[in-house]
Amino acid sequence: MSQHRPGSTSGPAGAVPALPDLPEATVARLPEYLRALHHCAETGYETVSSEGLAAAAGVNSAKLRKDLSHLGSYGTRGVGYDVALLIDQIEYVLGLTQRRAVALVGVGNLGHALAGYDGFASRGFHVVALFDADPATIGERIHGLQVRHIDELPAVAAETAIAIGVIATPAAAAQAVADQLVAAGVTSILNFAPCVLSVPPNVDVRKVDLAIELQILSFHEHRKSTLTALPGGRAAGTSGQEAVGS
Amino acid sequence: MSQHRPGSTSGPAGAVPALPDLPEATVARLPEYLRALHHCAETGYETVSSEGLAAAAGVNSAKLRKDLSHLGSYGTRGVGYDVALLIDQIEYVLGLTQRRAVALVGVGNLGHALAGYDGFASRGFHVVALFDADPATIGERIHGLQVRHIDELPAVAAETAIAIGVIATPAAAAQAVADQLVAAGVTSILNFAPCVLSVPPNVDVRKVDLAIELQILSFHEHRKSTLTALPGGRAAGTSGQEAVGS
DNA sequence: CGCGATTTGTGCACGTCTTCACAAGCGCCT
DNA sequence: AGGCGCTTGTGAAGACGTGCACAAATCGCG
Repeated sequence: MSQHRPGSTSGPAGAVPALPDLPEATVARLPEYLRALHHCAETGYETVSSEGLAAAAGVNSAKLRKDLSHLGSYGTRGVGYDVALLIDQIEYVLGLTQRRAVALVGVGNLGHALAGYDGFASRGFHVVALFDADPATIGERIHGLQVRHIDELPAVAAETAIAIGVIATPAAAAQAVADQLVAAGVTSILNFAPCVLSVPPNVDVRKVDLAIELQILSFHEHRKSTLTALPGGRAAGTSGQEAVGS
Repeated sequence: MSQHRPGSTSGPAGAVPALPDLPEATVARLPEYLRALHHCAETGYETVSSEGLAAAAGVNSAKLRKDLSHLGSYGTRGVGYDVALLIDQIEYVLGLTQRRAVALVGVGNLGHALAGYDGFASRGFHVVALFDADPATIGERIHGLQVRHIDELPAVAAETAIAIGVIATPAAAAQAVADQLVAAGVTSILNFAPCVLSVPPNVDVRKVDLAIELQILSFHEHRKSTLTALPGGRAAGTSGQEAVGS
């Protein structure tokens, strides 16, 4: 609570804001903690216990403590965690202190929605450009942004550093788009197309497939219906819901 | 190839289509295998090796074999897997042989897109009803479906068994909607709202938070930028991209 | 000033998932 | 018919993630 300098996690004197080597599972949960923390802050809390925060984030309190301990000691024994301090710390680790530019490729059904999705802007992401290959959509204005042809991507990337590329095209076009994004220097891609992308080792790809989620639910539904007996069968806990990233 | 009866996985004579106890990680990958298999079938392949299928699905071949072995022995040593047979088998296990009705709540930006998402229909899911609470949207016709008020949910559920409920509302409304879905008998929920839902133990909830995916990418981007040295640093493999469900 | 209530941080054990490596089985060719 | 190459299925080991349980630390109060 006394020293407020962020990033003094692993360095001996905290001089270098060296990022600790976080387990992937922890990274996937940090955004959830962050959301819960913001909720706490809006509700007026100044400190939260691991128990309280864990409940708000839908996880085990021990897991939450272990996750946060990887960032360093930002809690006070007997009191809890300083909400504002922890928000700063997590935002720093996640790299949210700098606003990141997002380019969205494919303004079909899904792309349209993503272009105007409030959740992006409110978390520090800024959609700076929309692209498509269909001439019919070029020039269309969506949520204040004009759709450009995909071939203009290098030009746009040259003047604005694109941190993340979002692919919302049909599967058939996704690989070509990914190649163009990589060529333009993009090293992080969020792929909504139902296909596997081949990218260089230094490029990170995360995939979101809405149909897959439904199929997983379908499996459990199928199981429930075939195992009509034993009502105490294993299922998701009261507040325990499987996160997407796990 | 001789016996085609699906579900003869664990029962002694295959009489009961008892579902094997699949590891959750395996279940999350089956849809991806299914998609790859459909792609193989369309390309004309009759059989695939684990190596080939693994490459198409973006996973390790050993992992794929172990996953499939949980379903039973549907491969032929020295040859590979019969594509059509494996498709049938996975679709059966995932419960995709029966068309499942999906109800979508919240026809805002995202809900609009989901209502018309082709990927749902092509995988055997059928959006049968749209709901919202905003009077301005009631009656609107989206992709051939009329938006009804959320209070009509019980009536709709009474005449059409809803297998899966999709929540695409703002976070503030999500819990109330979830309660209404549960009350209407829905036992599987796909939640796009950025919040934790409390549901009874027999209800499965899967959460998809688009902003979280961006934040995870942001973390890796942040790491890459701070660790500008050591170009051989750990990153995603050439075709190894972190699946969402993992 | 000391004590008890409270909460963090973490060592340890357990379960799950992944990966390697190889035996078993299958088809094809000679 | 026999052998050879190829591929599946699986045992075992290692890596990873989870949860318990408790020591260490801090605050408040008498």
